[in-house]
Amino acid sequence: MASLGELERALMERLWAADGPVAATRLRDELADRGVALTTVHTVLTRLEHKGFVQHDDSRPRGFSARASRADHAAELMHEVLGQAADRHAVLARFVGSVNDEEARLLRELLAGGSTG
Amino acid sequence: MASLGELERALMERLWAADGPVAATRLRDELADRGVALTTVHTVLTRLEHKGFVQHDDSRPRGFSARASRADHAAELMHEVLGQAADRHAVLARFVGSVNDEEARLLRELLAGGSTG
DNA sequence: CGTTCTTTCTACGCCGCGTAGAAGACAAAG
DNA sequence: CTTTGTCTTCTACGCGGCGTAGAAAGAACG
Repeated sequence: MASLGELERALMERLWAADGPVAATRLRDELADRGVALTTVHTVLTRLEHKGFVQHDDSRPRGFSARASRADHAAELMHEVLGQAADRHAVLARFVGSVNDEEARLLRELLAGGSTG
Repeated sequence: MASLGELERALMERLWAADGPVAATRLRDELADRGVALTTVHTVLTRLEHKGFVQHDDSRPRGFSARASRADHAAELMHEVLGQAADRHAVLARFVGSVNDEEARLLRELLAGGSTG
């Protein structure tokens, strides 16, 4: 699993939060607290593209967007972790054993609803 | 989350698979295909201790062991990923939506059994 | 006490990531 | 069409993590 650095993650958060494609300049502005240069944003964006997390359209101020939603990404990560372990059942058991009540309830609902397919 | 390197992971796998504490020499022997030196094993083991994944007893050939089981570790990672996302419900929904039938069945059982406490 | 095994100290190179300047490509304005 | 300002790409550097291990220090055993 390709894990993300600080700035990479910050950019992904912005892209995930955004409605559609976002220009690099806007990302730089949104990360103004970090004081990063526009070229830095571009570099990191390019790296994220190489990693498959980001794509851009060919409009002139390039529109950058996340390939997967934040939820999809997190769910994928969870699957990677799960698949990486030899004993998936044991992992799931531990996982379920440590979710809080609300999450357990939600999981039950989700599992009840989606089981027929 | 402190992610593991190749050798770090290989060592953790051995420690997880082992029944009790393991000596560094044995770990080196088990990783003979890699041809790593004993000192390399020690260095990495020390780093893993600093990260909190490994501990050792004070017997003379030091006995190294994993602090958490493989399953616990994986479950912890899954929780970290889940907690890291703002919208946990969405993540769980995606996650549940993509588990295979067998895993779904297992999850249902686990949730049914452990919900009362 | 000396030999041998174990443990720790110190170090090096590579690569990923944050960082950005310089140069090239392109669009808007005149 | 040229100028000018912006956007994009190319190239590069430093730091820290990780794989790698030699050298030195410490402990056991004869």
